[in-house]
Amino acid sequence: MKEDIQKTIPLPTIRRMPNYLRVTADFLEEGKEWISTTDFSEILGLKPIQVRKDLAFTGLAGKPRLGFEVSLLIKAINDVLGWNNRTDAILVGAGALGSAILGFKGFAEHGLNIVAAFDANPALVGSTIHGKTVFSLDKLDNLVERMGITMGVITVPEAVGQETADRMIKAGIRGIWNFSPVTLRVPDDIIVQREDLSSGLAVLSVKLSENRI
Amino acid sequence: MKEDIQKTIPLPTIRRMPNYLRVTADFLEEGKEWISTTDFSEILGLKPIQVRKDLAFTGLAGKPRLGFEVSLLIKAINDVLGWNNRTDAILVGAGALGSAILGFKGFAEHGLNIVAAFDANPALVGSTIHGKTVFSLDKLDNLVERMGITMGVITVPEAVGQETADRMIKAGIRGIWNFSPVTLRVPDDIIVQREDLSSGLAVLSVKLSENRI
DNA sequence: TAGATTGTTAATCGATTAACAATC
DNA sequence: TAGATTGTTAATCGATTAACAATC
Repeated sequence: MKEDIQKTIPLPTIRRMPNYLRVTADFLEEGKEWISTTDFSEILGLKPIQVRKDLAFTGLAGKPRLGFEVSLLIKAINDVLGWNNRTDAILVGAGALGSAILGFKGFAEHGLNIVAAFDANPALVGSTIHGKTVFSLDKLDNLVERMGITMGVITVPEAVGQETADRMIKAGIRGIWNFSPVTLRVPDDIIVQREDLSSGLAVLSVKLSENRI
Repeated sequence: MKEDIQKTIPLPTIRRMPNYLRVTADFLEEGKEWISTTDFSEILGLKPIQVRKDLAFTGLAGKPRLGFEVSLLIKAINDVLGWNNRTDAILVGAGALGSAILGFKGFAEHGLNIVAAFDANPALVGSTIHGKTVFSLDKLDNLVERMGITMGVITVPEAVGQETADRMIKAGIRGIWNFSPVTLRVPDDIIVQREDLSSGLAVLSVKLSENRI
């Protein structure tokens, strides 16, 4: 373990990476060759020192006076995030939120390739949402296994969140992007990322009520 | 300022509050009268000490051996979050994500009342999504002002995120729930809460690639 | 009473921020 | 060269965790 000193990236840094990526991609589109900490800090409203600390984790060296080379930085950030490799995924729960996620074009740029959707509702089975076919739930295991899929997106109602996760894991899914408001109980080697809209609303509500007084 | 010692609630604590609320509401439904730190820690996968620290911010006193009184705790958490008061809101961008948000019934329980939706697309104007009418954008200012609405939800594409925020603020909106992947530039007294799906995907991607090796 | 659980005070950990020398 | 910007080392800040006395 001694040589494993290349400290692991802090979670907040990981969360900010997509923002750096987006800004840098905008610079590329505008034909700019260099981007500096100052640029990022102005556009993203962050302290320059924080940007420098974050970008250090890409392993890239900047040039004093110029900053970072746009094309190299894009590559480096994508490498850090693993977004240069395609990850196949399935989605379970083709309701309103599921449909919205199936429709995001941005995910494809981040290497996320949702190959199919599943839903318990027979009325949805067989339909196509944003180009993805909706399958019956009992087709899940076979498809996941056959295609070696490792990531699953859960957009089902709270009541069936856990059983959906169980089913995914049994089929071979290793990482779960959970949009249902449940804390999933999973084995240690399964990664769960929960998106919690209520948390965001809570923060907004508290800040708004603090501010109003 | 000296007497303002009642320390402000840490952001991570605020984010966890809705989880405590949900679990407690489940207990109420099951007819249980008491809920303890141990209960929370098992269901939510948190350390007991963290739960105790968090619940302290409700100002409620627990009873040794029993824990907290379910009905009182629900009330207390809702008070902390300001969810006992109704907040009227509008939503701009009635696309896939906007529709999904209009459809969530959970928000109403959190005091969030989306009264109307707006969209630039004439094809959507006049339609009804989950019971909310979609108006043309030029109706926004008048409606917000007339109804004294303070919260706005932004579910428009990245390119028009900033101008949507500008328009909301000019009309009188004080708090913005921003689902578009832009860092909004707003005056100091405006609260912005950004939901960033890319950040979540980034965390999941990194963890998954670390794990796979 | 015995013991589970609370609440408080102190210790630890990790992220942010500051300071400053190095460099193109 | 002068000065903007990088990268590194140290200081600060805030949240989590630990320890333990208080209590029903």
